[in-house]
Amino acid sequence: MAAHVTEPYDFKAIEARWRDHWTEKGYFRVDTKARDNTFYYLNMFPYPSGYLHVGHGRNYIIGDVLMRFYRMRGYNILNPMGWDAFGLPAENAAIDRGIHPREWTVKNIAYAKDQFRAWGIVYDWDREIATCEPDYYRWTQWLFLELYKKGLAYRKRATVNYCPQCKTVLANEQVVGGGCDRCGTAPEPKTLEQWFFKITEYADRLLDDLATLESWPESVKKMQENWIGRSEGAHVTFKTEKGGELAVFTTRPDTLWGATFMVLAPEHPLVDSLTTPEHKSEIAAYRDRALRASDIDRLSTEREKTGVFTGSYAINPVNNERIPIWIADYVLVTYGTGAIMAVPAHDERDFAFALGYGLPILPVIERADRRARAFIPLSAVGADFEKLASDDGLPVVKREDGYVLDPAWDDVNRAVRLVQGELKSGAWASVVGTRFAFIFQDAIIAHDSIAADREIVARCALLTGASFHARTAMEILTHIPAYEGLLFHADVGTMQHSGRFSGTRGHQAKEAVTAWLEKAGKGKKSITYRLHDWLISRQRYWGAPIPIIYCGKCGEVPVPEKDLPVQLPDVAFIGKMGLADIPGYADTTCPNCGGPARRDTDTMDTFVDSSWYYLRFINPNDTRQAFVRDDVDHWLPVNQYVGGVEHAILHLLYSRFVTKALYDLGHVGFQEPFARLFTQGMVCHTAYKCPEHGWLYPKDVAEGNRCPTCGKAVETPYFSMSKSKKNVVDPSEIIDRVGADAERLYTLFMGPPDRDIEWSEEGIRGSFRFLNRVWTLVSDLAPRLAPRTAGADPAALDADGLALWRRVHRTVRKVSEDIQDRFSFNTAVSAIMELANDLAKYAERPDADPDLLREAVDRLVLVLAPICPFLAEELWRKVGHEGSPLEAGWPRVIEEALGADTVEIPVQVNGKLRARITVSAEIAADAKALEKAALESADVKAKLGDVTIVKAIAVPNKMVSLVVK
RNA sequence: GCCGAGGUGGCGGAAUUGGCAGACGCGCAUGGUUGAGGGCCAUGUGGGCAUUACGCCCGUGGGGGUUCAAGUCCCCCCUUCGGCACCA
Repeated sequence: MAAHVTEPYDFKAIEARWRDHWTEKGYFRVDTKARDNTFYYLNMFPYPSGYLHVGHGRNYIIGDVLMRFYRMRGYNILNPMGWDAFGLPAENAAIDRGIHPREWTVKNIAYAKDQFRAWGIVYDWDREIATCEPDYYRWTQWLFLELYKKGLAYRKRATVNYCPQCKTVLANEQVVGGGCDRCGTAPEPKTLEQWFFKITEYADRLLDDLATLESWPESVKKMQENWIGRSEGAHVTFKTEKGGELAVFTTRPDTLWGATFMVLAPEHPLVDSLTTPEHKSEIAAYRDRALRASDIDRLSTEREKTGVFTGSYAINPVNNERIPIWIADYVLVTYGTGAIMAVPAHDERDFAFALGYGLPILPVIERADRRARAFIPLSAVGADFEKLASDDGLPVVKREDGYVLDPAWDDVNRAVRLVQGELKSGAWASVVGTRFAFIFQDAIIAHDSIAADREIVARCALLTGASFHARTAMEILTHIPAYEGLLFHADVGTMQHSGRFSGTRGHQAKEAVTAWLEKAGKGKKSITYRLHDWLISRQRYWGAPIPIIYCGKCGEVPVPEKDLPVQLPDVAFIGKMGLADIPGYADTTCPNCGGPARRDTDTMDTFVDSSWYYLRFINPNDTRQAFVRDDVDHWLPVNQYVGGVEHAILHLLYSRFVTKALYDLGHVGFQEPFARLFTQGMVCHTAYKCPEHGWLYPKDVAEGNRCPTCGKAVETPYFSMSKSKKNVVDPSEIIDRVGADAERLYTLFMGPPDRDIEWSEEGIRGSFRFLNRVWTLVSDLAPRLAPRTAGADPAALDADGLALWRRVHRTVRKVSEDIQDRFSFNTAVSAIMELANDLAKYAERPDADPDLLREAVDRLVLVLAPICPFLAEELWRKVGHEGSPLEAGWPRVIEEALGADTVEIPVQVNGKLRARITVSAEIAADAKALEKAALESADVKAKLGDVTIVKAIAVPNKMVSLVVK
C-alpha cells in the first residue's frame, strides 16, 4: 500500500485542546427540577488525602464512562462530586506540617480537582460540597437534632473503645481486627458520657430490607446480614441461691436441662454481689487481668479458656439443679445479657471450659446421625466376647485396648445388656453417642444428672484405685481413643433426659420449651443482635460540633435550629486537641432560660457527615433547608452507586439507617438510599519490602531486587496501592507518557471491574498502541469517507462489505449492553478493538465502499467516545463533523444488520465436533430443516461413513448433534 | 469455625440461556521495514501425536455423576482471596 503520511498521535496536544471543553459547554450541568429521563449516578466521594492514584482513578473513570454514555443516550445525568473532608488524617497531617487542617484540606481538594480534569472526568462543580464547610455541616447538625427529636440520638455513660494514639473514642465498627482502623493501635476501654445513634432500633428493618436491594452485590448484603447478626432464642431467668435473679440469652432453650453451670462476663454488674468473701481476692485478680488484656488476646478462639468460681450457685429453673456461677472472659459483656447458661455437652466453648475445670457435662440432645458406640476394655470381658457380639448381630471390632461395638440406634439397649451380662467382676464399660451410660455389673448409670455424674466417678474411682484422677464422667471418656469425635455435638436433635420434654424433636423442641418458659414466667422468646448502637462522639477538633448545650437548670438542651451552625472555632491549630481544649468554646448561654451553660465539646464521627451527603447534592446551595423533599423524592434512590467494597458495612449501613430515620420523620419518601450498588475492585501493584528496612520505592531497589542499604533480597508481594507500601502509580506520570485516554482505556480493559487487578506496564503500552492504530486508521480514512449520508446500502455491498456492516452494528449493540446492563467494560473495549481490526482489514481494499466506511468510522468514534473522550472529540472533527460526539448522541443500531444471510453450524457426532456446515439463516432457524441439511451435507456423510443414526438433535442457530452406532 | 467470591494457555482475561473453550490484549517466536536499536507491519502461538492430507488424542483445580452435549448443572474434595469470628 502506498504510504500515506499521517501526523503522529499527539495525545498531549489533543488532550490539552479538549480538557476544558466539556465543562465550558456545560454538557454535564443538570437542573434537579428536571423530571424526565433522569439518572442519578454517584461515586463514593473521596477523602481529600493528598493525591489520587490510578487505583482511585478506576473508580471515577467507570463513573465518567457511564455518565458520558447516558448523556449520549439523552438522559439528564446527575453525577456530582464532593469531599468527605472532615476527619483524623487532616488533623494528623496538619500536626506534622504545622498548619491548620482546613488549609491542608483545601489544598488537597484543589489538587484532586485538577487530577479529575487531567483524566477528562467531568463533574458539575456548581454542586460541589465539602463536609467541612459550615454550609454543609450546619445540616449535619440539623440531622443530629432531628434524630434527637425522635429519640434516636441519646447520651449515655458507657464503656467504649478509646484509641490512645488517635486520642478519641471509636465506634464498634471502627475497631478492626482488634485495632483502631486508622492507626492499628489496640483500643483501651474507657468509661465516658457519649452520644449514640440508636441504629439497633432499625436492626430488623435494616436486615429485612436487604431483600429489596436486588441490584446489590450478594457479598455486601451478606456482610451486612452478618454484621447485624440477628439471633432468635429466649431470655431465661435463673434464680440465684441467695434469692437474686440472673438473666441469660440462649439460642438453644431446648438444651436447658444440660445447663450445669453459669458464666458471667468479668465486667458483669452482678459479679460483686455474687462473689462470696472467700472468693473475693481471686475474682478481683481475674477481673483485673481480663480488663487489662487487649481485645486481640481476649478474642482469640485459640486461647485456653480461663475462669474463676464466684462461690455462688444458681438454680436451673427446669430441673432445680444447683449449678455454680463462674466468671470467664470468653463471655462478652457486650452481647446478650453478658451472662450465659453453660451447656457443655452441646456448646463447644462450654465443653472446653467444663473439661478444663472439672464441671459436669450432661448430654441432653440426641445426635442427629444417631450413632452410638460402646467401648469394652479387653480385661472387662472374656476372650469370646467378639464372637458373642457378632453372633448377636452387633457390629464389633477388636482393637489393641478393647472391643468397639457400633450398634444401630434401636440396638443400643440390647448391646448394653449384652455387655453388662459379660462384664467380669470389678470391671466397667461405657456407651456414648446418641446414648451416654456407664455399665457396671450391678447397674447401668446414664449420666443425666449431676448426682449421676458424681456416682459414676465414685464407682470408677473405687474400681480403678489410686491411679484414678478424673473429676467427671466425661473426663473419663475423653481418655478412651475409640470415642474421639463422638463425645460432643451441637446438633439440633431430639431432646433426652429433659423431663416431660424428652423425645421432643429438633426445631419444635425450641418452640415448645420457649412456650413453656413463657407460661411458667421463667423466660420469654427474644431476639438479640450483634449490632450495637452507633457511638458518634469524637474528642477531636476536625469534625462537626455536636449541637447540644448543658444547662445547670434545664439539663440537656438542643441548640435551636436558628442558631445553626454551631461553628468550629477558628483558632490556630496546635497539636492534638479537641474542642474542650479551646478556651472559651464551651461557654455559652442556655437557649431555654438564658442562664450560663456549656456546649458539648465533642464532634461527630465523620461517618455521620457521609451518611446523608447523597441528599445534599440535589439542592447543594439551598441555605434554608438540607434538601427539597419533592426533588429528592424524584431523584433518589440513587440509580447507581459505585465505590469500594471496604465500605460494605460502615458507610452503607449508616446511610441506610439515616435514610430510614428520615423517612420515619417524614423528610423523604423512600426507605433505601441506593437502588443499585456496584463495588469495584482494587488496583494492585508490586510492592518491594526489605526484611530489615521495610517498604522501598521501586526506583530505589538495587539491581537483582536487592535492598540498597543492606543488600538483602527484597520480597515483592502484590498489594492494593497505598502510600505506606510505596507501590502507588502516579497518574500524572502515565498521562504525561501515554495520555489520559490510554490510561482510561487500560483501566477498563484490564479486567472485570468488580475484581482486583494488577497494574501492568505492558498492558498500558498495549492500550496506547491501540489508540495509535485508531488514530492512524481514522486519519488515513478521512479523505475516503463518503460525505455524511444516511449510511451504507446493504444491497450495494459485497460479502466483505456486508460482514463489516454487520460487525459495525453488532459492536454498537454489544458495547451498549456491556456498558448499560453488564458493567462489562473490558468486553466492550475488546469489541471495539475487533471492530477496528475488521475495519482496517476492509479498508485495505482500494474499492472499499465510501458509504460503509463513513458508517463504520463514525460509529467507531462514537462508541469510543465515552471511554476515550479526548481522542473521540479530535477524530469526530477530523472526519468532518461539527460539535461533540456528546451532542451527536449514541448511534442507533440497524436491526437488520444483526442477522446474517448464512450461518455456520457445527455438527457433532457422538459428542465430538466433526464437521461444520454453512446454511442459510432460514434453515439455521428451523430445527427440521437444519437436521436435514446436516444429514445431507457431503462433508457430514463423509465423516459418518457407514453407520446407523440413532438420534439427531438440531438446535436452531446453534448446532446439530448426531448419535450414531 | 461460619459466611461470601474465585481457581480457564507463559500472563490479564472471554465464553451473557447447557450448544464450536481460549475472543480481545500482553508476552513470546519467525519474517519484513531500518545503518543499528526502538517503533511499526505480517504470520504463528493450549498440550501432545503427526504433518501426506485433512487430521487424531488430551485439555477449564481434583474425583465422581446427569446429558446427544458440561468451564457452565448435581455430589464430594483440594486450594486462593475477602468478611465475621469465644455473638451463647
